[in-house]
Amino acid sequence: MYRDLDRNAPMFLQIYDKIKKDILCAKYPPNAQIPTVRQLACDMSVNPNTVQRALQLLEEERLVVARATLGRFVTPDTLRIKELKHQMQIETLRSWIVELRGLDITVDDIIEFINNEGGNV
Amino acid sequence: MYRDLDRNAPMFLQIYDKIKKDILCAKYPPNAQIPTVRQLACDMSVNPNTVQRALQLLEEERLVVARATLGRFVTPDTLRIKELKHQMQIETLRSWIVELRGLDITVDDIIEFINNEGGNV
DNA sequence: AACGTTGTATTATTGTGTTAGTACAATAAC
DNA sequence: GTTATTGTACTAACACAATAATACAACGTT
Repeated sequence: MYRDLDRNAPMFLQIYDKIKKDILCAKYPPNAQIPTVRQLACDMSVNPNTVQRALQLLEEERLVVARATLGRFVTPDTLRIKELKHQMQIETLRSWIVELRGLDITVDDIIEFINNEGGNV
Repeated sequence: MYRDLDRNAPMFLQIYDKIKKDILCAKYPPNAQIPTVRQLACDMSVNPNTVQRALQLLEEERLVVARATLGRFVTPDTLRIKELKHQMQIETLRSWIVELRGLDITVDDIIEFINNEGGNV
């Protein structure tokens, strides 16, 4: 069973999140074909219905388009990808700020941690 | 309805997480009394059963102790609190490293973001 | 024209989170 | 001793995530 960062969120959301990141960071470049529902389900040891649900979210977001019998493809709209990527980065940073305060983590802690354990970033 | 950072995780886990942070960062200091199950449930607009479940996790973790008719209290064990706080900070930072890579966020991005929008940290 | 692969839809079933409501045991306060 | 408040336990009911098993529509390939 595939498990993402947040092991408590519903699987279909974790999968949605994973594929979205793969698109935004060009692991699946614009116009690239995405593995079939059945293939992804197999890779992630998950039911095809669950993958389907995740992919529908990506379609509503206009990040992927489906063509019958051919499969799903990443949108050619590189501008939209760029926008969504930036937006996701901002939201992530914003949530980190909140959590950082709730846990008494300082900027220096972050930098030190990355230098010691984080490898090259 | 109370909602924490991760709006998809089960409520009882979000509540557990919230109270745990409040203890680790001394909003509830050692030996302090924690509001009653019913009070917390009311504050958070949530069922008492849900709060109860969260608090049981904290007891299993030996962060709080329950005394009948008196209520629940934060452990007097400041060392344990310190340890768990450090552990939670490390785990958080570790998860950030992973997410940071999956989203092409650099350390400079973080610092710049904090300076511009984050206020004093 | 037949076939195979794609996405899509449907139904039933299981597990679990959440609420609601009630009840009870323990015990400090009176 | 009585009372009130605490934690705790229990049941029923509902919602939703996830699985399983099909079935169908679309359409490129042959």
